[in-house]
Amino acid sequence: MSEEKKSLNFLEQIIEEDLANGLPKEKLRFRFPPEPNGYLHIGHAASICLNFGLGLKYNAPVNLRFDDTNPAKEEQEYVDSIQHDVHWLGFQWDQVLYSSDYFQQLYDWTIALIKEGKAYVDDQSSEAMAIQKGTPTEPGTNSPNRDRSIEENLELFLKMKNGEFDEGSHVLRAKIDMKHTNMHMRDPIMYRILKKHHHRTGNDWCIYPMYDWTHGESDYIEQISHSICTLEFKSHRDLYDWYVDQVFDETKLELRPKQREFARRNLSYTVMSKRKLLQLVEEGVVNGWDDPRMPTISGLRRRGYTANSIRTFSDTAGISKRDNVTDVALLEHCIKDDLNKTAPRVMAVLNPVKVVITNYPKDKEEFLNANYNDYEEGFGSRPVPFSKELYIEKEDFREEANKKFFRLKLGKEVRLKNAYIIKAESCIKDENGEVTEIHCTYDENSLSGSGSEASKRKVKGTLHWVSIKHAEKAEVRVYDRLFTDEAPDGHKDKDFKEFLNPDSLNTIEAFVEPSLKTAKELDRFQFQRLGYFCVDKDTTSEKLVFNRTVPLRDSWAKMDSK
RNA sequence: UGACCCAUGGUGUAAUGGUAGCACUCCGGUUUUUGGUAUCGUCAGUCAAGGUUCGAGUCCUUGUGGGUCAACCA
Repeated sequence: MSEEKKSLNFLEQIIEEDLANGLPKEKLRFRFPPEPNGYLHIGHAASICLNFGLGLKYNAPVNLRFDDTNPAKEEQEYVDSIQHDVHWLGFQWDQVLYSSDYFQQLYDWTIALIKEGKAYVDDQSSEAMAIQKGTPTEPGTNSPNRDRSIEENLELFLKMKNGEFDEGSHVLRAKIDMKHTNMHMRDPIMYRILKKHHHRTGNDWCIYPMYDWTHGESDYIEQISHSICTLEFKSHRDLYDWYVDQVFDETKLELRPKQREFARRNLSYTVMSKRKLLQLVEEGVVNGWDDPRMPTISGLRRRGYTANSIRTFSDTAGISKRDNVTDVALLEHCIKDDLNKTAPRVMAVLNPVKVVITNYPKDKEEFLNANYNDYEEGFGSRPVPFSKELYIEKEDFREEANKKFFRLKLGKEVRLKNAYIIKAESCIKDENGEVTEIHCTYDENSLSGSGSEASKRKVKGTLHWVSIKHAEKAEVRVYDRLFTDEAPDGHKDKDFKEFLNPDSLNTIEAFVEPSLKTAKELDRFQFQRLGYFCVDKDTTSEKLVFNRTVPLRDSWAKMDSK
């Protein structure tokens, strides 16, 4: 077997290099470390696919670790949704862990640090400390509390821990270098007082460790070999390393975790920051985190995206260190490609106009056999009812049209998919000139698949349809892009909401073939000639609701608009 | 007037000093009982200037452009 040689991304290259330099393969371990303060989005999917993908590739464990050091923002609801989303994406973690699992260990290490004179309690206001911190171009100055005695620091920190101080009154700082060119090294805060209930540790603690003090140590405890995060943490790396240095014990555990950074994945025509997504939810611009227009995992799932398509998208888009805006067309391509292979084809009419087949017996009805997929095995078939009165799409009929129009026009023939060839004879219009009824005749020997000479006749154009008498009514939610601009948050002087697309949701009453009556939530279909649709969770036994996942490519619409 | 990171077709990525490739998008042909799919094809790229080298997208220098860093957020 010749295996195609696949090029490695820069992180895989780093791993290969580490392996070549003697890192045993069994030591490889990764983690996905979300803060449970919101819902996961397609950008997180990139990180999930990357970390879990590395786990699969190197047969290494991957932990799901909740970075829960700020009880003010975190909730169990988010923990649950994140676990659900990671699972749904198809990945299996080694362990579910929480940074809060390490609060005691972190505290013990902190005491040791204080005893070494490497940390001190500061009781200045945050404003005073901000001034002393300097700026990126100017060095900072030392805090007047920087040289407190070890005894005093120990005593004050204990009081912090015991709740004897108010929130905001004291912090513990690492004693590093106030003149460091990296702002993060200017005596960063390790602990702050937060008298808040934590979703896991309850009221056990009133001091909480900061991200930097927690993250590298958590990686060290879990023996994560490669701690992969996004680019904005690059400047935290010095601090990450400094903190790991404080506790790293070569004699016990040889593995020293390393942080490496990649560029977050951006998508055109949407926004990705949690803050902005939250704003859309809170202001009612969308209907919740799982609104099918949202770039959240839950939104994409409800929209009809498959886990497979999202994984393919992440793989295809790749990773690097450059800022990027990936064309949403790539995501759409991935779902169309997946659904093309997997979705059964059915018929639904979104904008109906009535067709009467004048030479078809009045009370006759036939159940025609229709394949769920004409070109692939294994999809099976179902009966589709046919009768004298049908619906077709309004835009599939014109009284007159040029020969580029392959659809129904007066005096011309067209095939009804899975049924007969019909010919338009006349039409009835209302007072506005709008066509309300099309009268056709049918060729009774032309039934699809009957094998007759007439059935083999070539007619240009095949239309989908439903029998009026048998059709099910359904609500169809037709989605368009949420924003009209490629990079809605890329304009310095304009708010991203100025670019909201007023037509991002169009709800219509449609008619679908009766076989769809029993469809269940998340069942996915191709509505022939229209697009891919899935059953929404709002569906009840009385009412079917579909979401349009993505339309089919429509080269006629392109041609027609020219 | 700082430190650090980044720069390849319209977009996203590959080429690890040796033929600039792949995918998406766009455009066109063929096939088609979905104007879908499939299939074939076209257009299109190494930020700039120097340097090293037989040879530079890749290494060096200097520019230019973009990004990140001054939360008791992560």
